[in-house]
Amino acid sequence: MTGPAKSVRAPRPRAAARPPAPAAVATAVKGAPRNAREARGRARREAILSAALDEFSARGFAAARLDDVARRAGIAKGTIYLYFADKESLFQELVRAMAAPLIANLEAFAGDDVPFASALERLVDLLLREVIGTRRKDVIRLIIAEGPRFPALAQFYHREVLERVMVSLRRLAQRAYERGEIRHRALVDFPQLLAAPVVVAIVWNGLFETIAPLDARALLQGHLDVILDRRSEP
Amino acid sequence: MTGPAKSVRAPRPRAAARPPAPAAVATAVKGAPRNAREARGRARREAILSAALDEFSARGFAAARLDDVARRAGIAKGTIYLYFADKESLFQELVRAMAAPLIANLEAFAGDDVPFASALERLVDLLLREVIGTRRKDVIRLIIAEGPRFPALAQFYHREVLERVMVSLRRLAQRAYERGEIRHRALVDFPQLLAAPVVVAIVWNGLFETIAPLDARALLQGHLDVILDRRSEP
Amino acid sequence: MTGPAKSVRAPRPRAAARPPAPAAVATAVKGAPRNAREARGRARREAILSAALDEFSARGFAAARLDDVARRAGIAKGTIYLYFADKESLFQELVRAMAAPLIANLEAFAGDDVPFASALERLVDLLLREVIGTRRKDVIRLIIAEGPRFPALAQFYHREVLERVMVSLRRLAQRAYERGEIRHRALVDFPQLLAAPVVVAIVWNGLFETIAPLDARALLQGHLDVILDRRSEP
Amino acid sequence: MTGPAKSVRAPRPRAAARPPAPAAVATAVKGAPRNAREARGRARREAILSAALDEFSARGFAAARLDDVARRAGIAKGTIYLYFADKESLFQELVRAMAAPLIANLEAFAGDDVPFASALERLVDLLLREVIGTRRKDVIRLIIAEGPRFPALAQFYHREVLERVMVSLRRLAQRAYERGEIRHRALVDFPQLLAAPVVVAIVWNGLFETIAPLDARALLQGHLDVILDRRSEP
DNA sequence: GATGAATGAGACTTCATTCAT
DNA sequence: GATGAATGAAGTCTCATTCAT
Repeated sequence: MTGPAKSVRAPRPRAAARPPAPAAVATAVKGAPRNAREARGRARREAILSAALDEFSARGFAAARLDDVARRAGIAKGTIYLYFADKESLFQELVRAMAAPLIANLEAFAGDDVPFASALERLVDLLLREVIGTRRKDVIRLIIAEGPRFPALAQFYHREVLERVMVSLRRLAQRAYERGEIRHRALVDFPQLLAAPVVVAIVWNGLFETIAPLDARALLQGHLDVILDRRSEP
Repeated sequence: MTGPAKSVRAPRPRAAARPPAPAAVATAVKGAPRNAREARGRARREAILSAALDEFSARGFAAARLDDVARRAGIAKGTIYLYFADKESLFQELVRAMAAPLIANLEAFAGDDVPFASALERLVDLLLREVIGTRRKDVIRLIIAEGPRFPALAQFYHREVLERVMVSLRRLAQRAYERGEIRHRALVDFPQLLAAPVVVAIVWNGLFETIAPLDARALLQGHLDVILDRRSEP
Repeated sequence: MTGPAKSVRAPRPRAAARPPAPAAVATAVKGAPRNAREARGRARREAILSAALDEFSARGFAAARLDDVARRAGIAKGTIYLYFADKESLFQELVRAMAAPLIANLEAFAGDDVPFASALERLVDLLLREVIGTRRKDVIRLIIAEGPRFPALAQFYHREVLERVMVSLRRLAQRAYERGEIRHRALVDFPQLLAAPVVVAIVWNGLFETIAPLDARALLQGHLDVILDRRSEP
Repeated sequence: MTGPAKSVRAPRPRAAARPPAPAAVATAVKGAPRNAREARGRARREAILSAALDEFSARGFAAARLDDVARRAGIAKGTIYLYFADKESLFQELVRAMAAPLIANLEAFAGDDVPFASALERLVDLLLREVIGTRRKDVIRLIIAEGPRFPALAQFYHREVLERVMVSLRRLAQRAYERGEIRHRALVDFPQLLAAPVVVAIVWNGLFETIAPLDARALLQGHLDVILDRRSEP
């Protein structure tokens, strides 16, 4: 009499439950009450996304239960459907929402004209602070784990995040090569080599954190030693 | 993800993956017939594992259906349970079975006394041929994706595979450092840095193979350029 | 007998039969709506228990299908699981629920100071009216049939029902013996002898009602003749 | 490609897997080898029935597994089908086989002309020795528990066993009444009253043997005290 | 005759999704 | 808007029965 469950395996496009962003501008129109309602709505949405990240990270997409997401967010199960069209939308919007603030800052770090070593040091800092040290690493884990089942999401992530990151890294490497700071073009052709240890750190600790944790900072510093061919103290 | 009911029965031991190996000697006694049955059993088991790898890779553990595994293996649903206790066991034994032949060869490659560059070249060849070019890469993807939900499996993989790989890589790097082939200890402290691009290649192509494939061979060669600080042609 | 699969999830507490009773007081606060929902819930629960009694009686625990229980209760299969953790819980709670109202009245009948014959006549009436004439006899049949597979249930029934019945019957017999209404202590030592024909009536009619029905009332009256050593009309 | 499972709930008549009894006469025809083969067959059949009684008693008809029956009988699962048409036939033949030797002796005990008290004492002895003290009590338990689902079996048991027992008990009671050994006709009208404590003992110990065992001998002796209105020692 | 691997219908349980309140 | 009871499709696992060896 009500309705059956949509299967995990036949993803169908759904109407986004809600316009991508309620636009802060509109809030001024009807003043406080409207504002309050919207603020409440945004907070709920955040709460759901946050809870969803926890649950999806802990169990994976298929095994995560919206019941648990709701409980963790402190709302009723049905409420999720006021904010997201379905489980899959929730997942995809989660990834997009976490990526959004990152995208804004992406092109920045390769812009200025500092020595390669300094740029890399700052990059490592940034990655440790903004990715590995935050829930963003969990999003990356999720994308790695679930991406193959969500081609649209993978494509989005590639286009909106990785492609831009690659462009910036490539520009960085290009300048370093031109200046003679590095002697090979490998990092220009494959900026992924610059980021590889970050992936390793995230994947490794996702699997082995409890049995053999990997010190991400030390790993990344070691990586810089290799790239910059720094001599170790004897 | 779902599963059958709590039974009234007293729990009894399950089809524990089958006795390790009925000893080739005994088979000679009664000859072919016994052998044939055993061979058939082994073949079935292989077929199930192969089908399972396909399905688990395509959908992930939770979303894969044993029905599909059976169909792909050309057997009936129930037959799976003659060879594996349940879905989880099938998954874990799949990973273990794929890891087994690898484990034997692991310590070999770091043994002899060749120049670092040659050793790395051979290592790259080995990885391309034996991992990235085979279904083993799919197993690694599976471990990365599902490992967090299967701590026992992650632990197994760490202990039986990665730990040994790390030891070998570390020995390699250690010798290279002592001979002055590299100037830094980073690769000794973090052999993961040597393997990082392999992880990246597997993860990247798992996600983006159709939209932006990454040439694993070129990537690994570039990585050697970086590590060995080779000069690029101008 | 069958049942779902061992899940990846961490096991979580189940729908533990529902909080004992939300306290009638609290319902007054928010009035009708809350009351209505609760009433509906209670009614559903009753309907499920009633349907379950029918199905378990007709087929036995193992062969009864929850599908049929649901259909008979006029609900969907899944709804059962909102009220009971699983098939076994449903069965056990069914027995407990049917026993509960009886337990309250159990100690009463042996309390007052009437002649043994009158007490027995009243007891016979009570048993015919409240047990043999109701579905309670079906519950007793179920316990006899399935009890050996549900030790916890058997224990519960012994402790909460039979033990109390036995105590009351023994007190009755004890008084009768002291007053000289009976000449032997057998009924004091084995109050089961007083109740034996009830068991026989239930078991007999459970098996042979259609081919050789046993008149329970006449049987019990005959039993009184024996116990009280009444002379038959010639 | 092979065959599905027959449901518990749509019992259909099957060809008896084998003529009721292999007739000892025929064995003489071909001499020893034939004899040996037949003996072996009979032994197998016995072993299966014995194992089946154990399993059916322990789990009930529906939950018992032929796999376990086979294992317990020391044979392969398929072998059961050489001796019995299906699970249901096995169950029914089990009950019939256990009843058979009893049936032969049933009319005997009421035949001779002894005092009622002596006849009852002998009857009690017989029941303790031949029923309660043997696996026959388990068969009775099985009939009580499963009979409602096997009308043909219930009918058989009523006709072949209980009806005859009732006739004999009634004759006994009739004579006792005529001789003035008892003053009431209740036992003539309801011979079940004579047997009631046996049923109680079997049912009670089936349920509560571990938590509150009932001394069957003492119970039956007490019953005689009641029936014969014997005075207890003060 | 005996075996036991294989089959596949069937039953329990889960959970995404809906909708009356 | 929010709730959470209800739905029912879907998936795992079991086991009676068959049949090639």
